[in-house]
Amino acid sequence: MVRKTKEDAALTRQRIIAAARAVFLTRGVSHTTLEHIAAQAGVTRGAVYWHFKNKTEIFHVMRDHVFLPLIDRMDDTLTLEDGDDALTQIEKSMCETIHELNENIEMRQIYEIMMIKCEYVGEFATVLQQILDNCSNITGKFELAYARAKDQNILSSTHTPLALALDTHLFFSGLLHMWVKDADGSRFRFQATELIKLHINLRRK
Amino acid sequence: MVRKTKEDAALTRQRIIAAARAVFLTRGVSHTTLEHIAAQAGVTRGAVYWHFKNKTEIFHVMRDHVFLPLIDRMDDTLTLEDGDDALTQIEKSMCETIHELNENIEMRQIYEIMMIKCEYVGEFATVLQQILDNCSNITGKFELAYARAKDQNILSSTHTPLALALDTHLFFSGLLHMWVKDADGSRFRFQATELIKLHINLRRK
DNA sequence: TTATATACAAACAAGAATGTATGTATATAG
DNA sequence: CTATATACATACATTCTTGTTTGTATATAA
Repeated sequence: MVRKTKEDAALTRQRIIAAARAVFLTRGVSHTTLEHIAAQAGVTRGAVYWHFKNKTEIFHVMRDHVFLPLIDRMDDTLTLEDGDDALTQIEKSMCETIHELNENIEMRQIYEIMMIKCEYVGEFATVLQQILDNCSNITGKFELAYARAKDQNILSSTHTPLALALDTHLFFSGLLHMWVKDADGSRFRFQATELIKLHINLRRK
Repeated sequence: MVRKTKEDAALTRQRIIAAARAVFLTRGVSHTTLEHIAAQAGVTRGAVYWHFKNKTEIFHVMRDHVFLPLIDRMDDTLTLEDGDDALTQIEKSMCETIHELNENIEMRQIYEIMMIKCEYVGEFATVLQQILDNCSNITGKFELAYARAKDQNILSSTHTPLALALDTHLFFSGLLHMWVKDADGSRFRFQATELIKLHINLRRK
């Protein structure tokens, strides 16, 4: 039996991506073979090569599928006009990401793959640039939010919004890295939200 | 000509390690072949296999050679009894690490390899545990320093030393990651020291 | 209904990479 | 001075991995 229907094919494609995620996680991207992925997906390499050019393409599709929406959501939380004050918005944007990592296995695994199961070399060097660009974007949003906080007169410190934004961004980067590395959850995961609130409280008047 | 003197052999060994570092940096650990390393060192795989069991061993030796001393030095700065107040000690310990990264090419490259050119899978999973342990250690030292700062009455916030220590550690982790990723230096490297001072000033009364 | 493009499986060819085994010239110990 | 261990280079066998090619049953378009 071959030549499935279009829906079947789309499903196969999805299963290959999911299989890749599982194998990347346990073996690392570099040591993952297309044969590994195919076997995990219950197909042969023929199917994999039909749907994707190579391993790199699978990686990028897998990443974009989950990552791009996340960035958008963080943006939204930071810029949306609801009742919260600016500091609360910053706090929420970070807490939401952590919450997402806790609830969404797919996202958690992709984060883990990207942080400690992938080597940013050759074709993957561009991904690094994307990460840096995204960081600049987030920092920019933080800065705007801190500027609003300053206007709202809820800041305890006299530092510039940019300075505060950079510090917050570095804190959050560190938190995400540690969150991922702390697989058993005993060090950071269980108190991630509290650490965020603490970080924000440090700046609240 | 074979069978060099003992000094020659030790030199060969060192050159293999240096070669591995260079190749790891450009190709990533996984995609690095012992042939690559040997060629870069100007020897054959025979020499490599004589000095080391395999690629993993080279990696560990390379890492320990530079990494363990760094950890000790950071410890020292944080616990040493000189004239500085506790907050200045924390600041200095971080600035010194950054300074070391700026000046010491070897260390900078190894940091880069460990952060974005290595997959923590299989045999390398233990390294991840070591990193976590080291983080706990650093956080502990920060906590003690913040406790001293509290005694010295130079803290602006009323948070616990542990909370402050965790926040600082996450900040520093994020900074190191960004420092490494920011290869052209336009985003973080040029202002790393200022970011550290800013972070500390946030807590100084 | 038939022709064709689709969605794979299976087979093939070629190159890497690893580990080991063997060879060998020479420091060095005795 | 000689025997041996050392410090490699070279050769070999084996296993992976990749990319491509070929085969084929069947949706689907016409």
